[in-house]
Amino acid sequence: MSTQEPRKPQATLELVAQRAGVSRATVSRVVNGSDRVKADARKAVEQAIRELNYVPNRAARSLAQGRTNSIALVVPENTAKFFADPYFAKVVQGAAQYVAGTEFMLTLLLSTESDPAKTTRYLQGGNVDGALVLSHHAADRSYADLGSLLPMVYGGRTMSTDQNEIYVVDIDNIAAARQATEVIIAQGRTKLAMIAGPQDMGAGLDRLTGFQQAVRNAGLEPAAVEIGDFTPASGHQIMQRLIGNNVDFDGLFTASAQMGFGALQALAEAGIKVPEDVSVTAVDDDSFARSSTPPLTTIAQFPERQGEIMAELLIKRIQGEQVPEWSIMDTQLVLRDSH
Amino acid sequence: MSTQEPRKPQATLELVAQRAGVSRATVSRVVNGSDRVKADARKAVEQAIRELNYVPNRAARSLAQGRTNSIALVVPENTAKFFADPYFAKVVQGAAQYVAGTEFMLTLLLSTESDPAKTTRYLQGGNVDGALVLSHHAADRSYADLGSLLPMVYGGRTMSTDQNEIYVVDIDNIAAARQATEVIIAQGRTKLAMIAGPQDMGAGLDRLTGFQQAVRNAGLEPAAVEIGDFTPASGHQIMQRLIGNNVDFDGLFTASAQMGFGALQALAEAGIKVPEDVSVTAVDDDSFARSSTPPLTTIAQFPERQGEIMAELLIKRIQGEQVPEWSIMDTQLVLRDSH
DNA sequence: CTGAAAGCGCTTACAG
DNA sequence: CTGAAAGCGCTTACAG
Repeated sequence: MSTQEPRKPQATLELVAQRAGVSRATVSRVVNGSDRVKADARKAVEQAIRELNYVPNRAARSLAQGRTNSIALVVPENTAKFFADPYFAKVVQGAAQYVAGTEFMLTLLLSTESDPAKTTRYLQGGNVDGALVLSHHAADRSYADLGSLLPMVYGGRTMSTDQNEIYVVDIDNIAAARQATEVIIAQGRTKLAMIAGPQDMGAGLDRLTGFQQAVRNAGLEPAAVEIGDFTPASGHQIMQRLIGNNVDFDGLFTASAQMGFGALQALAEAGIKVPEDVSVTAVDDDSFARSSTPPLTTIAQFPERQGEIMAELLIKRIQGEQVPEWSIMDTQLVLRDSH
Repeated sequence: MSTQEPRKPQATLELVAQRAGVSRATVSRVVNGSDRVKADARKAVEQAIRELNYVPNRAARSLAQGRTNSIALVVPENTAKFFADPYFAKVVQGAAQYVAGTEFMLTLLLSTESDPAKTTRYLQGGNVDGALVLSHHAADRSYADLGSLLPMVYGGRTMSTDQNEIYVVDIDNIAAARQATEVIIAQGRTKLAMIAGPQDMGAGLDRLTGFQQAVRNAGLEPAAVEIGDFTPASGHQIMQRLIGNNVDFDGLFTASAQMGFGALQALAEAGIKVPEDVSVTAVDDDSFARSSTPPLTTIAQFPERQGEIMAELLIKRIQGEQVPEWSIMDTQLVLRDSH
């Protein structure tokens, strides 16, 4: 046990003003980079700030200015899932990097399922000037009404029926899925199965739609469609089930590389050869795509860039600029060994 | 392009007071759960809050109370490293879980190398009531003086020469390394190499010390000691170098499972059998330890629990409670196939 | 149990 | 270029 040392009081504007022999208004002007301050007053203030190690109190500043200079990145997933999915890491990285070059701070909010209302209150309580929302599930109504109170930008199309304008940065998931499926069809395969993503998310729905379009365009019917949750475990399990049920297929499209990774493992365990027996493609060009056996042919999206754009759009909106509601990013077909 | 819709103004205490027909003081009391409010006044206020969807402004509250009800978790690593290391994920998870059960919010701060001063200013600017600091490098002096301004709790011993009281949650790294090394020695191995961690961190230094102690206690001398950075890549590279230099060893202790994972790959590539030719152990019982070939015998620390304890101690300190400066957590030897 | 009033530490027209 | 003063939205003794 130790004794509680007294907390050193933080220097205030007032103290700086006294030491510099000017008014608080002048100190405030120096701190905020106004040019309407004479050189010697500025010098005195700057020295006083240094001597007192003064840092402006954010709460006071926020209250006076009506802005906080910080934005939130909300991930409505639990912590375990957040860390397991390389997609999140990349988006955070991109956003963090962009924000680092601005006057804003990025606050990462993992809204645990335990109390989503806490996050909503935080957002509504004037802690941030705007919010980035990732991985939005339709059932999650938490943010539906926030759009009218706070600028927001979504990563991935929301399924919200919200009346407000919704700003989204996304890829064309339908086209991406169509393209990945066509790679399989081009191999001459005719019995195509899909392991789809959650159907309460735009990305989950749209990738299924794209698969169906490609299959039908080729005059075929899907051999099987199963719904997973984007994780390797779900891909593995679903593939085991398909094999166990003797489903007949020679092509497989998975809505995420993570699920593809799991499915590939299950195929290998069953002695089914890829791509000889089954041609496989997926969406996401992440570490799972690269480290699977064989490496996956995928549609690359660029989540780091997505995070960057999201942050850029949000900050522009906060500053009153007009930005497009929809930003659709390009994707890229990456040919590896699984197709 | 879209038109900028007008932002709906957030309801204020004042508005709630008017609608409920009471003073602002009474509204404040209801919001803060004071019991000195008559039932009917309370009812009226609660209804007004509901109707106006009122959420207290945090900045104003912070300013008035002198506290923010939020704490920061600072990780002085870049985003890529943060996401690559399962240790961080677990600590965050533990801390987030503990904080979720309190009135506090957890803010995750990835202090990019780009501008560490920004983080310091944030911490000093009254944004949070306290800070958790992870993975502290000796060279990083950013937080040295913050301890007198803000309650802080470190994850892992700091090498700071700071005069303030320092609160740390850690394992006994020396004992852990000694124990892991003794497992190898018990196999009758006499030529022990170590891949150590960064020597500017407590965990890096102490695990090397423990290794040396165990080796000397057995009347031996280390066969080789190389310094890595805890990542799989560094373990892989160092092991390639040892093999390339024909270093003669029959035992290997790595300061992290990640480095052990990489070293095991390099050993396999060189056709060296584990544990037949080389007996290997490591610290950290994470996904790398479990998925390496063969699975690693390790000393498990419990980072999730560490995060929990860190958060608990910090919040207690904020609330003025006395807590011990040092919290040393137990570890556990996990026997797998590599020793 | 309740309200009037001061105060938290800033910013920002306004006047000079 | 500079300062006095009002105001941001809360909380909290103080008085009743």
